Amino acid sequence: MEVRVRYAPSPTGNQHIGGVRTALFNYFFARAMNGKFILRIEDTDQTRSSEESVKDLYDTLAWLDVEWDEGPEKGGPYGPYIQSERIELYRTYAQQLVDKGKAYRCYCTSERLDALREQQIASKSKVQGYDRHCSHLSPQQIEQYEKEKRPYVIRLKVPVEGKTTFHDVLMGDITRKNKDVSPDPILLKSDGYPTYHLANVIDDHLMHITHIMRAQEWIPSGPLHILLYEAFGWEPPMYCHLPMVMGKDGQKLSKRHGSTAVKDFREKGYLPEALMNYVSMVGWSYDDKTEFFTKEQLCSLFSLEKINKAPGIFDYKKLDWYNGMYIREKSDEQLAQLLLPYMKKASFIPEEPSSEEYQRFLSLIPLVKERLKVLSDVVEMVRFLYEDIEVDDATLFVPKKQTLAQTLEAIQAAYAIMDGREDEEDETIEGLLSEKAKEMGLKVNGIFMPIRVAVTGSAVSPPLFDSIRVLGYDKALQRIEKAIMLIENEVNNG
RNA sequence: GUCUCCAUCGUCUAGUGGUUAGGACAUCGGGUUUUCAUCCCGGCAACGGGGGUUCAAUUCCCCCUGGAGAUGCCA
Repeated sequence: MEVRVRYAPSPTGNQHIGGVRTALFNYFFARAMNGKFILRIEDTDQTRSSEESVKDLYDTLAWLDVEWDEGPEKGGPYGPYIQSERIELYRTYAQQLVDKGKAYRCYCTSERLDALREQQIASKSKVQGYDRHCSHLSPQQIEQYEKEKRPYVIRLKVPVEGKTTFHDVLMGDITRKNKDVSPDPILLKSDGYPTYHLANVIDDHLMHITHIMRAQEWIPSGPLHILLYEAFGWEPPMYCHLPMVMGKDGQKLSKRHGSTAVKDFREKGYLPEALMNYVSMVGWSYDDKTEFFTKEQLCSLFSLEKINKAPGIFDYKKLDWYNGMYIREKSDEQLAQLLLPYMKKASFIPEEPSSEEYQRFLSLIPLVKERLKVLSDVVEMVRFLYEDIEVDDATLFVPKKQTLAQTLEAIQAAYAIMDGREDEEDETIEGLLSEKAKEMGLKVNGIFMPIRVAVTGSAVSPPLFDSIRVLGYDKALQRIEKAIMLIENEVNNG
């Protein structure tokens, strides 16, 4: 039988790490099994669903280069794949359950339910949830309510006796006593929309889903879903509950742990292949040594057996490492293209760069490539090449174990050497500078550091002479001159 | 509170009824380097506790502990 899996997010916010991991595992599994990957949008929460969220979903999957075989925009034999377009279907099936005596209309108001819940909590009652009040309404009462056109919801009749078991590929059999299943969950809301449970079960059945791969937070509702399949008289699919992705503190990953929206990672300059690779490694592994996987490899190597059961903590540092590794694998041209948007956004490069501007930019790629963790790092790294630098504290020029006076001498000597040597080889100039340093009884750094700070504005920078060349030799000399004046001033005043 | 699930270095993980328990990130130290980074070398670091089963348990079983999730007209 053909494997059919789905990713079924609800568009109530931006795609986050956890969701994407679920999407990816489903996708990889489908590809590895030569099956179908289906996308379904579960927008049954009218108040929280939004168009932007749907757009973010599409953007995210496109960015990751994950294509669905059936779903919105693309269609398929079991559409529509957007739940808000299937409302009638859910109503019909819900009514079917009522007709079969498996479900019933409940006319309780939210006020009554709230009061009930409050009272249960206050009295520390062992009984949780709905009291099944409307399941034993008399026909007269029902008739009365209907006549009043009282709004109602449809609730599933959960058996009080017995227990329900479902099989999980990873976890094995999971059993829950029916009395512990949240009593009589709502299937159809008073606005006529289905709840997750109803729509999800109906669609998975109608779309011939074979394996439900979703996060472990759904385990508790597994038995409920089985009960629903039984009520309909349908065969439930296979289950595979994926370990959750946690934050540093072991709690469910959320905004307070840092960025969780894929969009944020994308904007900061994480590469899709790095994010995909890393995210795939939390909760799954191939062997004891392989850590780099292309999408294609994941699509062929992925297997359920290698999925871990324990939840995993999302490690931003390891993601950074992956990203740096992937950045360094790019060619200069590729990286330039990836970096360009950040350069433009910082106004370092115009929207329509001239050939010289582009060439100049291209020439600095080697200077930053092995220093970038995320693409956006480039902005601060090359700022000194595109904007005037501000150094107002003379002590910043002074290397460790060196005095201000020595530093002044050093940089003056450096200026003297560099002035007029624009056309000579960098190696030659560097040689002269280090000789000079030794002559003055300084470490080589004692002369290079002041130059570096003068030219780049920072003690940490890309390679010095490469930077000077990209900046322009003259301009570098001017900056050195300016630095000399600043240090002189400080020496005289201090 | 109740129910369910989970448990190897700080983190992600490999692994086995008998191993010096392996790798990676992080971290620490060293080397290369005019800074930073890259790169190379090395160190620290784990089977939660208690009972069983067994000649032998990190591995199998039970209990405890710890953690997580669920208990919504949200998904």
